[in-house]
Amino acid sequence: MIIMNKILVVEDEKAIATLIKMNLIKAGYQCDIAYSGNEGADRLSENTYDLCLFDIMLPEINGYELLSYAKSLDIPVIFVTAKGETLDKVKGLKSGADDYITKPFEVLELLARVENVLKRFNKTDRFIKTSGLDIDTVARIVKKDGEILKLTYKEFDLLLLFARNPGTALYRETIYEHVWDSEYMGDSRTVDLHVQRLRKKAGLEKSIEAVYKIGYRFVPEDRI
Amino acid sequence: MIIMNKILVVEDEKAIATLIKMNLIKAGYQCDIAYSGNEGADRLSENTYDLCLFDIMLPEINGYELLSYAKSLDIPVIFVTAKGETLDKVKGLKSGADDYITKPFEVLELLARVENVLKRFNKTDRFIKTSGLDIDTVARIVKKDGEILKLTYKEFDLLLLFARNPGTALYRETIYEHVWDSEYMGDSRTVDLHVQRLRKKAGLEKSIEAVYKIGYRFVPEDRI
DNA sequence: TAAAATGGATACAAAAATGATACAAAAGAG
DNA sequence: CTCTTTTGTATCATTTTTGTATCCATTTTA
Repeated sequence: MIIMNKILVVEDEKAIATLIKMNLIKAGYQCDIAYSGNEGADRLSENTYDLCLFDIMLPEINGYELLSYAKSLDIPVIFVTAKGETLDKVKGLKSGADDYITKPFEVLELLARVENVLKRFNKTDRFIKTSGLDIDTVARIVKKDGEILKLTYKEFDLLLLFARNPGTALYRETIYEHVWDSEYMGDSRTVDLHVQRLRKKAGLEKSIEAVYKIGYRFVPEDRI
Repeated sequence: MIIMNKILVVEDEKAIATLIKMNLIKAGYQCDIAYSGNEGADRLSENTYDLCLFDIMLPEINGYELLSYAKSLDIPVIFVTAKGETLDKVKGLKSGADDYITKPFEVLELLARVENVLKRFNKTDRFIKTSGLDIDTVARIVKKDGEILKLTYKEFDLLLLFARNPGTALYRETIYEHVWDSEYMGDSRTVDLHVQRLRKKAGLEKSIEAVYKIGYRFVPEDRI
């Protein structure tokens, strides 16, 4: 099952947009183009992307506004700026972009940055970094400040479920069915107890919040 | 209440039923299984579903009969057919199914078809932007000016009802039955109180207006 | 314009849900 | 088989949510 990362490029200069798209596709990504801020916002609301590349100077909605929208969806953003726009560059990073690249750019540099940001946001599978934890999903090892945490089987699966669904309100039923792999019988406190244990062991007291009447939601500390 | 899309799977082969359910849950849907046509019909009458997946060859009541029942409830249907049943396939589509998929199938294909049909029937709307609010119906998070609002369970469901029915005068009775999921006993002020609380918390004093003797109407303030 | 009806505001109490703790059962290691 | 670790249940304390009662302001209607 091949999962390609999906990237949205918002850039009003067609030549550059096409150049970027071609190279991204060649490198194995899926890629959509939008030629204006408005179009970009539409795409964002219609699809799920793993990464966005935004020009700052855009017709209608500008790059900064798109940025905050993308961030609200928890999608990393790389700004693509024209050479002179140094002021914008600073502003861009300050305003929360995850990287930037100046036009004209080397294709290889672009790809390297793309790959880097995707990795940082663990949009690639094996390693997940979140809330101060380093999770190796294959080795089933979790590190905090370089120290290995002794998580039990269930605790690890639970953590993984949370890490892979940040920001989502997970129903007790959903949690139970994922981690225990069997049907949920309404009233048990089992899920709650395991959440409490995980919180304590992994120092996630603040990151895993209870959603009253529903279950729990994982909000990574690096992004509150 | 209105949260995740809810899907009913009617399939007598337990292994396949479980496989489908697991993958649907993983993809963020709620999912019930019925192992016979009769059971399927029961579920349909007891619950509200956004989509049905039916095997055609079922014990007791067959897929076609279920189909017409589901259609009478305005629920889209995808048929899951065994490979040989081409005749059935045609018959299935002609008889009004919204899509079909043949066993054995790729999980990704299944999910794509599910998503597609839900979209076609407007059953998906994870993100809603209205009156200066950003609602994430899956995470159950509401933001105003980037700040997360602390809404309770009922408040959130109430907001969702309003957001999905802008401009409509909603009867107290309707509101009660949607949000409380039980019958409305004439005189209570419960709905009013919750509307007041929601107005205050979400700054919707002007957007949610009382409709004398009827209930309330949500009139989004156009901005953003 | 005044009485009646209806919605808004506030306070408070009941109910429900989650956190914490202790302990028992089950599974695994030596 | 015994000891340790993991997992689950029961219980109590705390917090959050929800609903009722009450009083006040506003709108309708006669």
